[in-house]
Amino acid sequence: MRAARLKYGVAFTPSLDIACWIIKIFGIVAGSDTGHKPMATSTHHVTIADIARAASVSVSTVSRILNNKPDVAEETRQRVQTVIAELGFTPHAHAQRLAAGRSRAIALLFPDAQLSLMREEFILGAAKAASDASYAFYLITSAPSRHQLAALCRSALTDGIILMEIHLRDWRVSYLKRLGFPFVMIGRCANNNGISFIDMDFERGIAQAVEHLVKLGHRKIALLASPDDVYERGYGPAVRSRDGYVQTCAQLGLPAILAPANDTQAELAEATHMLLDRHPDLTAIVSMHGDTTIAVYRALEARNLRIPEDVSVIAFITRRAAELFTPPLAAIDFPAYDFGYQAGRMLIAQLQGSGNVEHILPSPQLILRRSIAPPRTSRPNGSA
Amino acid sequence: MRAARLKYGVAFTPSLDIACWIIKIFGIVAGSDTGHKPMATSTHHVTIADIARAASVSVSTVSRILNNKPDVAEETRQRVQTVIAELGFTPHAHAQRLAAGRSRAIALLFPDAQLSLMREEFILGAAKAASDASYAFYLITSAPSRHQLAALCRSALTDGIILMEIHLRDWRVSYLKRLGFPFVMIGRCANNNGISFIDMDFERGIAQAVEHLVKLGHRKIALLASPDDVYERGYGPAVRSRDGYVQTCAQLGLPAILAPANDTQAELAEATHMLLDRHPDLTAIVSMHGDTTIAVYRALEARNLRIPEDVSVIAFITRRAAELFTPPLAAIDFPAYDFGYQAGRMLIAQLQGSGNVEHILPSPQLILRRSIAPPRTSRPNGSA
DNA sequence: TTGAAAGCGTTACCAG
DNA sequence: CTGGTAACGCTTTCAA
Repeated sequence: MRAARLKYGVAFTPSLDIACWIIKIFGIVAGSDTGHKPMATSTHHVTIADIARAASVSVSTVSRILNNKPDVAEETRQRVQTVIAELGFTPHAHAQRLAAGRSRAIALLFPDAQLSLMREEFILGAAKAASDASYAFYLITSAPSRHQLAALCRSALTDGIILMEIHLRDWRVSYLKRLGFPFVMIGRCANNNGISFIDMDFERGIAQAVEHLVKLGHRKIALLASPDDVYERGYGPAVRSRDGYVQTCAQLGLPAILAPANDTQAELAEATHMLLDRHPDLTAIVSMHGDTTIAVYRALEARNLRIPEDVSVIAFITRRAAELFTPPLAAIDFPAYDFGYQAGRMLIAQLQGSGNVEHILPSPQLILRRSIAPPRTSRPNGSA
Repeated sequence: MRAARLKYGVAFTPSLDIACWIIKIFGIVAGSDTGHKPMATSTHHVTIADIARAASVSVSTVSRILNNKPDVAEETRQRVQTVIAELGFTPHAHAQRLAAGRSRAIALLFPDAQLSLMREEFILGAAKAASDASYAFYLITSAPSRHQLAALCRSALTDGIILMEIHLRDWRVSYLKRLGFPFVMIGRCANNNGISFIDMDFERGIAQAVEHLVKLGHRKIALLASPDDVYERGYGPAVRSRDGYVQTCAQLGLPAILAPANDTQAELAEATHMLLDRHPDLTAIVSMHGDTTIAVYRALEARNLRIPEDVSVIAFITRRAAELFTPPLAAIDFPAYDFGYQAGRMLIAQLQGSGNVEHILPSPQLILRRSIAPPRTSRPNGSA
């Protein structure tokens, strides 16, 4: 039955970055075929004018009712509401937005479509916040060149923007601020005057992690950090966690052992090996990286080092991902969904005119899972 | 400095479903404060009329140029383009959409905001497809009641919809079809006449997995499936993988061992234990579930059964998630990002009038990772 | 090749 | 309390 309709056989499509697929395309001679009638694409959108006519009132009155304005006779309201329900009216989004001058939409600028199991939660959180407030939610994944950002603002597609992957000095931030276009950040700049944000407190998070490890008896604790160019660019999380680490080590009289790596499994594995070559007496690793930290597990396994008996590991990561690790990965918890939600909520509050600027910096939560333990006293150079 | 600006101290907010946070809110007296000038919210949107005036042509001409219509003198086009560049014009999205009658936007209806590490990839894929075609991308996470779906269609917010989590008989599908509103599916119904979809071939996927395990020597292979109510509702993936499994077992003369469980760690763990209680001679488990399959790992670990030496495990899962498992989880690969991308691409093609209906059912790919191996011949009741 | 003008479906102001 | 009517910024005939 289905086979009979095969029009042209087997085509080849280079799939994105994964395997190649066999694609069967079933052609349908337009309008012919079994099944449902050609279907007159339900063409006439029921408009406010239709309602007005049917209810024998003016369009202004209908509009007032739709917008819950006070000055309408209760009796009229009833009658019109009935008609609306009967005819099944929904305002035309674009007409409404054009006339009203507001979109009732927010957008999340998602830097790149690179998968991470982590930042995806930002999306769902922000989308939920939008839907809770009856706002539409745009996800924008194209690279935001200066020109495109300008176009986005001018297009009036959205009333406000959520920015993420913030750098200490971020051109997008300066630009939007100068323009007076509403936005909030997931992350923060060096100077956040007048801008709402929610951010992970990387300094304190790292400090807490290191302090906890020290309490367990560790003295040689390394940070899997970022390459120099990331610091030079002033990427907030990188700079702040490095600073927090260096400072905590200084305070506690520990050596600061930094290993640079980009957020890929290959680089993390290499960095881990280098770390262990240079510091065979290492007993703990703190990772700035999220689910990529699996590469650390693999590297340790390759060297026959056990987690946590030989080396403890802790990272910034979401709950969902941390629990897939074996042993489960201890974490400075990254509640990304909540971050997204709060960002959305703040932005909408701002759009609705609550003049308050919010700076949300939740205190980091350590989640102790089985990847950390006291160091083995029996190891060479182990802690006292 | 920052401390000096603290207005009201420490507030309490019940965060979504995670811990409670300390939220510091810095109030700002509106308009005062250091930093940037009050900023005259760049109020006047540069319109097509402005361009027309500046270039001494009519708005129609400008419009034609913007839409790349052929009938414009090259000299005029140049001049107007220059003015556009100088004045920094971007069309007002809503005005354009209202007048043109098309949104150049697609929407993904994402059933619920429940996290899964898996279906998130659909989002990014679809968003990428949209952005590649210069379409805007809406993510809609609110539950789509019949009423809301109708409203969405009527609102003209979007030109088309991507549906997911499809049931064999799906009211949303019938509704949209009847309405003639453009849509595509990630998943498929029992009858897909005239509707484009991309779907995982669950039957074949399961068949391949079982066949492979049999080739390795397994004879007792269980399927971690879904509870009865899921089948009763006709949830496609559940029904199809069960059918594929039962049929393959029948063909190969194997016993069909089904264990029902919803997609939660608790239920999967329980199901696994029950399975092993009843079938101590089990040597392999196929899981319909994605990253939740970690619960199977934990249950096996709790019983001191090793993967893959004692029990092999394979599941439908994305690459990214599978590799976080230890040992890495063998999979019927679920290229969710690609699915999302293809769905977006198909929908846009459909909107742009390529009359073709596409049915994409990629042949499933087995990815052999370390969670499967031949059964131990030494186990009691092991295969011959 | 160009311009004038009529919508697109709302909102919002201003009279009555 | 209600009804005209002018925007909102763009597209699209229809004439010139």
